[in-house]
Amino acid sequence: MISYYQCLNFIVEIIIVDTRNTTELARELGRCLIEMRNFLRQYIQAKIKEHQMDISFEMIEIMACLWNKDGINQQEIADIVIKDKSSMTYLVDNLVKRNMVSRKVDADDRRNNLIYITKEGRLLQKKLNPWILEMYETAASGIQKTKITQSIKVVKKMSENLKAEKGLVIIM
Amino acid sequence: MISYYQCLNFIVEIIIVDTRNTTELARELGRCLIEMRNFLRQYIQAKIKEHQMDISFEMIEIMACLWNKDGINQQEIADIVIKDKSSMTYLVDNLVKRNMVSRKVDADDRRNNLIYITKEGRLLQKKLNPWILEMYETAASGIQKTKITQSIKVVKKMSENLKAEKGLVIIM
DNA sequence: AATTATTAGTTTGATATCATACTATCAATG
DNA sequence: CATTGATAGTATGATATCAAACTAATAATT
Repeated sequence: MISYYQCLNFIVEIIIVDTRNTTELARELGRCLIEMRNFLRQYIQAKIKEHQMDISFEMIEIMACLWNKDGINQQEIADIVIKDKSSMTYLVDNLVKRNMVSRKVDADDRRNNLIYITKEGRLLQKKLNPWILEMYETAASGIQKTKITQSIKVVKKMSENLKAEKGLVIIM
Repeated sequence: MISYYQCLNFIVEIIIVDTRNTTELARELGRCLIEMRNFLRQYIQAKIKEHQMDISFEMIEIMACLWNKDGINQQEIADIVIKDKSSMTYLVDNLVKRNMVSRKVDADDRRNNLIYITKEGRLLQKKLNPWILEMYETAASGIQKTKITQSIKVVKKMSENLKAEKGLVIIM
């Protein structure tokens, strides 16, 4: 049960109104997003440098996909990390060179290159996972879960709005 | 005055709890950010292509800074668009080539290159501004102002958390 | 069964990004 | 006023990004 004061707190917070219009706010949110993304990248890159590891932030993004689900194809990875499939060719090439993953042609659909983590890739996971976790814990510290959830909803809604509009453009 | 039902609505929305932990939510927010950013870029790039204009999204970002405040130096622009200063050399070079801006050495501090919009740059502004506005209006449509404000707060807090941590790393 | 459309991946080329090292200028300190 | 430190910008090289054109394999349609 929520107390009267909690309720009041919520409402007060909601009532404090920004004088800028929605468009300006959307702009600022966009800018904040880039900034945060950069801090995330810098956070990991500092760790990479500190430990003198031969891997890039972008390659780690791909590894993180595979730690979650091994043996997916390049297009699936591209969709998750939101990059072009030709970037995948480039980055997976580099990961193969570093013995972090291996390409295997899918027997069921020979168009697919299934990407599997190697033993060395697993070692990397053991080393990196605590850092990534730590990074997100740092990022999220002192923020209520519900607020993050709300923010995700807002950003997703914006993406959907833009996606829908893009669809229209294609039709026209 | 907020009605009982409005109050209830706020609370209900806040109470719907995501089962994932904060860290996972922070991760998802990060991913959403990239996606939204990509849609913004694609939105503008579609317009550029449609009108066969010789300018990139990145250059437009810089122009948008100058439309807001003309005659700032390259470092100031870099801070606003959150890019390296060497990227500024590259992008401003390209804008100068296209006659959109001009570099002028600051008489008061000869280290500064002050960047001014040219007449052609003003024409571009007239053409592009409605699109950018339209884009953000599209993005923000159907979202309450207060929710965007809240999201900005969340993302800024995360950036601050990461910035503070980075500071520590430098000390150590 | 043949044709067409779709999908996964690669190649290539243009662009953008950033770290690093460098020059030039200004500021601060002794 | 000389030295040291900080700041703005540039040059360079390595990496990453994406669009477009392409090949190969599969799915859908006739």
